[in-house]
Amino acid sequence: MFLHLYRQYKDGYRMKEEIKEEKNLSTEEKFKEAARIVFTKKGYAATKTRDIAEEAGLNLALLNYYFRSKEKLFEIVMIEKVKQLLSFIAPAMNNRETSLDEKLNQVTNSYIDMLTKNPDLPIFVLSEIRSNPERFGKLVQSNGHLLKSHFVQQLAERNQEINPLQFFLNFLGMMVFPFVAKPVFLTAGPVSEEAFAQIIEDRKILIPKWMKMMLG
Amino acid sequence: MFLHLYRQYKDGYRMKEEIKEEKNLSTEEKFKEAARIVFTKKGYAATKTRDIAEEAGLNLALLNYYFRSKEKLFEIVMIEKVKQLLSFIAPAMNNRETSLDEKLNQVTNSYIDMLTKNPDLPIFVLSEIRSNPERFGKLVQSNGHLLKSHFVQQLAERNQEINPLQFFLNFLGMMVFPFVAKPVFLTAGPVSEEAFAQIIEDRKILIPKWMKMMLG
DNA sequence: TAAATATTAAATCATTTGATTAAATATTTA
DNA sequence: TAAATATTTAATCAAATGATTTAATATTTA
Repeated sequence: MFLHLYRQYKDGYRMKEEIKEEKNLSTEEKFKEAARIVFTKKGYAATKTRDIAEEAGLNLALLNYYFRSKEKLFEIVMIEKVKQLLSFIAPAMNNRETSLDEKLNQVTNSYIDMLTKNPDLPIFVLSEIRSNPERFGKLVQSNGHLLKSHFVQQLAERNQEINPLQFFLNFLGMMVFPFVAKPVFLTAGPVSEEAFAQIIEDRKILIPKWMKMMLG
Repeated sequence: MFLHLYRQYKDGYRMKEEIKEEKNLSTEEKFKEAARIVFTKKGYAATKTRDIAEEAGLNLALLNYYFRSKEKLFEIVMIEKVKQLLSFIAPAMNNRETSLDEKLNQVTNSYIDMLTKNPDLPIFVLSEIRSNPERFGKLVQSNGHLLKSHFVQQLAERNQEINPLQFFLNFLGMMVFPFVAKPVFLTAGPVSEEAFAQIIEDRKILIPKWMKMMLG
């Protein structure tokens, strides 16, 4: 039972896995990828393990054989997703080689690119945290270091009056909010998928401009 | 069966209901209020009808007797919530008596007040729409009229260069995003409930200021 | 090739959950 | 007060769903 758990200790297995990954994906990774897709789209509660197995093209028994439970698999995916959403920015924000303006340009560009590839990511993470905050006490690393980043130092030098948290809320909100609100605009509003894509593309230039305006 | 459905046609009932509402709430309203609370906090899929009945202090059989199904009750609540989130702004935006700056001040104040009283509202509506967009084709009224509001006319007069949709995304995002991101800041970040409340309070003044800066 | 491991298929379990029913009791109405 | 209506209680249903088991088959490893 749970033979796959030994793989990390047995050379033969590891080799096999590496070979597999060159061609297609390992079974474990197939499940994870399927879980990312289904969990992200429907949320934890609305996701059926059978959906994940089907999406993976594998069998339900094997999912439990590999991950023990829906909950365990979910946590694996969730840790990844939280990291992707929150930790993505930190390195650029702490780059001591770039100016404040350069940071704004770079972060906006790369973060919006990431969100364009993962449009459901923010609403997924945020709504799962809301519907079950306890679970994330352990999962989520303290994010306070952003408020001590090189970026914040530069911000203080540029304009003493600005509360860094307020600035972050604006900066993140400008990037993230359109993706969170996207379903509303597409369902209820007069905005097409293409128009939305253009709006987002334009914001790569506009957001840094606006943020600089707010710096006074 | 479903005797309560006749109430709208029978005078005796209507009278009884009015009397009840003076004292406490009608049974139907107790269920709705409980449903608002539980659905908003946990989302549709994670909500059990038994939770709603318990929250209402009433019994499960009666819930189905009144609303037929979980789905029906949910739709009733959801229509309210969507309206609250989206239609709240429209009147102020179409007020022909106020200037652009006055509109920004007023809307920011009243909308943030509403969100403070309903902090889970945005994430609830947005995540439900995402996880089941089909359902909202019928529910959500076309929201395009905001883009033809008096506000947008004034915007065009003030600054031709600004895309109204981009401006709305910023304006709404600045107000809504902090509430959407709140669980993250409280769970992962170094922000207390009180600090968050102060941040929000400050934004009532700050957001109009920032929006005006962006007007150039 | 033989042994070890991985995967499938199918049946089954136990629990949860939305929904229903029937009978008893409480409350309101006329 | 008698009839109509509302609510509770408790049992039950049927379907969905997470999880497990077992036996058969496929694949990999040594």
